[in-house]
Amino acid sequence: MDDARDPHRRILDAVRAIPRGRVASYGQIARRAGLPGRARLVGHVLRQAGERDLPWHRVLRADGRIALPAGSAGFDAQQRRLRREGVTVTGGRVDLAAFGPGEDLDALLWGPPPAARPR
DNA sequence: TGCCTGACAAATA
DNA sequence: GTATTTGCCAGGC
Repeated sequence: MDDARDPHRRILDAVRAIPRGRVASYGQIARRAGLPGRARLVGHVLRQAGERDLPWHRVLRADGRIALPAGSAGFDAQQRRLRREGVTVTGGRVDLAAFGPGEDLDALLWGPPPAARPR
């Protein structure tokens, strides 16, 4: 069933929905995936998903910092990818005020929540 | 089968 | 501004 779309897949879909040059937090992804509060799930899913066509580098923590340990290969890769997309990364941190979706802008960019969508 | 850890978030001190 | 605590769920041992 459509609803049977594992949360796993929903999360991946939500991550893919992130426009280039823009970033989102785990909580934001989880909420958009229909799993409010399940931010940790997003982390596990991303790690298991690998990369494929998944812009995992656009997923940051709620405070705008990269979740990966500074100095790590993933950290460097994410930081490099973000900069390449035009996202300013300073000290492993991204200014959500500039690249993070505003509340109103969020609705415009991300559209209505999947719950309100007849899918 | 049960406990611990984890690419987290939010609240509190 | 950082440090600590609690809640959530899945995966690993």
